[in-house]
Amino acid sequence: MTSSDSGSLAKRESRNFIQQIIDSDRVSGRVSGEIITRFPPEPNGYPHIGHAKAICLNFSLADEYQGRCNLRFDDTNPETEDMEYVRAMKLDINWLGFDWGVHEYYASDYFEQLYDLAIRLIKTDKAYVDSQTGEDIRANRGTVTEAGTNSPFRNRSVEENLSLFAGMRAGDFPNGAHVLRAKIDMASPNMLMRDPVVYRIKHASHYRRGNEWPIYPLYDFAHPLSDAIEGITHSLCTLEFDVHRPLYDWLVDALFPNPRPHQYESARLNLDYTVTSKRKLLQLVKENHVDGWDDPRMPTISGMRRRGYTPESLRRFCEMIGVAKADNRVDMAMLEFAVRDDLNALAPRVMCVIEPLRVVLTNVPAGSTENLEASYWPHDIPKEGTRLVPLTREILIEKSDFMEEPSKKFHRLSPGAEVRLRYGYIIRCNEVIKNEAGEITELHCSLDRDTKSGATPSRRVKGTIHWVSATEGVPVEVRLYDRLFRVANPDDVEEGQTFVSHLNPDSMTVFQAIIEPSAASKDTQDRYQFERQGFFYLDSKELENGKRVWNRTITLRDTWEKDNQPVPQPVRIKEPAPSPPIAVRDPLEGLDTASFDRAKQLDEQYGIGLEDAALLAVRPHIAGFFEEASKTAPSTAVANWLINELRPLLTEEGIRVLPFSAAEFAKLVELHASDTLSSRQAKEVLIEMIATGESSGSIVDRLGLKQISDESQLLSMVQEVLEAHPDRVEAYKGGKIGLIGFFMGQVMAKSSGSANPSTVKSLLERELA
RNA sequence: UGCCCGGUCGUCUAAUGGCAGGACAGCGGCCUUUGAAGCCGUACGUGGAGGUUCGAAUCCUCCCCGGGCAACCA
Repeated sequence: MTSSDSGSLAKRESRNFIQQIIDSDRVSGRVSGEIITRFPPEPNGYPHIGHAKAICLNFSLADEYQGRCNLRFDDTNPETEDMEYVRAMKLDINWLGFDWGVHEYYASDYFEQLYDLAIRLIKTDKAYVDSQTGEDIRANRGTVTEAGTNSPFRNRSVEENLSLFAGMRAGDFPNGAHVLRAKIDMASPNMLMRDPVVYRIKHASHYRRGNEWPIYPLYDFAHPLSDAIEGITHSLCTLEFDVHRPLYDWLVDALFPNPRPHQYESARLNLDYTVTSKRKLLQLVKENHVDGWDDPRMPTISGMRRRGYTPESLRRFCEMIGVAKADNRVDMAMLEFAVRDDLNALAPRVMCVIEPLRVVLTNVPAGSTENLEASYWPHDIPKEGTRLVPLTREILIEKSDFMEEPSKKFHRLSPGAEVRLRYGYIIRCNEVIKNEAGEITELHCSLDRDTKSGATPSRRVKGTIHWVSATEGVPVEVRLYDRLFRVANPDDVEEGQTFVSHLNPDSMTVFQAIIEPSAASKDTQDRYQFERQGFFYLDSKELENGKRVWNRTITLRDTWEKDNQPVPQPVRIKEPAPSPPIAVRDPLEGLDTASFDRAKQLDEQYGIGLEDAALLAVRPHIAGFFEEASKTAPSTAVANWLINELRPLLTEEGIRVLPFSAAEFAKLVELHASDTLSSRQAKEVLIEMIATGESSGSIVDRLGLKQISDESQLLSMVQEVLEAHPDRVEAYKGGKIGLIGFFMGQVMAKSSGSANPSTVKSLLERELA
């Protein structure tokens, strides 16, 4: 699918964090079978560029690992969903070039299974029927800073819950009478875990299940369990769902512990000058700011298709922007590049004059027509094909290609100046004709017969312009599009305004243009480059009415225009790094009295500094561990190793129950302090000690670790490395001193990490001097 | 203000203790019968302050900044 040229593998392919997770899952054996992803839209709106990113991500990943990607409609809310959106979604995914095969699923098909799972939850006392009102539930949930309070119904018996839930399912109760809640923890710092509602009563007709179900599961219940039912291995979603992950895991642990899906979150796409919230897109459609979901200015997939973007360009764009966890706002230029790049090799060239100016070629006889052969493709595109372009006495050129008083770098027509007609001859402007109002109405030019296109160039002119015969050209409507919003981030609004106030009133302009005859008939291409104007695509909607209207997909890159009317680029000021008043912080600030005293004592007794002392003091057993180890090893080194090396290797649990004795730890520190082990080796040993509980001495023996400090031995390694990389030595001597790290790395690798780095470094510096 | 997640060229994204790399945008040049495309070159970055280390974007501490979370939506 996506072209991955195997030849470039040498250049170390970069992997995004999801790929890295999958890679390591396969190595570790967490996933032994197929990689199964899923794309899970709710059918309540038209898919947009943000969906395209998720579609490409999920399907490409499945492709890459030869697994599969399910299409699942998360249709658990009957009020907003519709078959129309299901159809749109499927169409757009296919159009993008992806295929889910037989794996088309609906959460609404799982209603029976999900209901049974809810019953299992009730039976294990992990869910209960709550009969509080919605307002009470909300009020009792607490706030972000205060814990919630338990529902008075939280302790209903399993039997009562079962019978109430059965009643809910049977339709015995009105909307809102009861809900089913997971019994988790009303005091959880994560609001989602405060007994989330998992089923609600909703007497509503579902677009697929009709009135079969009076109760519907909520996303937080349906989603993880649907993933589990389908055997999804990697469930990808956007960042805002990260707080849902504990709940996801809680439910899966309770009902599908193994094998089980895992959720991973990545940043959603934000694109300059567009909005992608469904609500806002819907508003644009409903308030007629645009011509429907597929208006060519819309960021919907259907809009982009109608505008003339290609599936390849969209996929390429998604590849370019990558996948990561940092919030982002992608520059339009990146999308535009992907589109132009694809279209350049795809669209045959023709000529079309959008704002015409009449030119009379005074030395061409009236009524004569010369058919010029013109290639559809520029010289650097290896495609063939030509058409005939009629040249007549009267032609039309673009208004903007003439300037009565040209600026210095204007390479086009002006009084007395010459320019080449594309595929034709060089002409000279002899006379400018104006009306009473002083407006230019036509130009009189003479044509130089000796300069026909393709002939040996007798002379050259700076400019080449497009043109169309005034008598043979065909009128046609073209629509030019600009960005829908005037500002990069339309969501960034002033008090009392909405994103709508940022709409660009000139986002579409319509022209009656004149196109060369070859592109005017019914049976021509639907996509062209109009030379020097941009790429155009036949509007599919108008075509249904038999009308040929050309949408400008995108302009050509135009360095001339940019030079001459600098469009102010979006100014995005980075936070003006508020130079912080260099506050000398008291490391003991905020400590309780006991820790405070302890920290002071540790610092005074061992001289390790207040900051480290405070770090140790807040955990009494760590402080004790430190003191114990300090008996047999230098206390500063013990503190450093404890804080900077040991702690990050341990889990919260591991820190509470340290995996070895203080004395053993001290031995290790001592091995390093005495130069027996390099720091790298000591870290290696530490990791082994945590993993196996083995003593440092036995690990050192087993792995045969010993630091090499012998100069002559190290010198020969250094020399070998330098000899092996003469180019880098050269570069180093040329000033790229960062390469010292490269050489160090080479020597360290050569010695399997046992070289004494200080010695190596001084040797390297000596040899490279 | 509680919890969670983030912060690398203008933008997007790599580098998982060892050369801060790529792409887009920019700038300069070459080429050109599209002021396109192509080719060559160039500038630009690790939020801040300390610490550990021979060596830190990466590990530790504190600070700063951004985002998310209190629907019976997804």
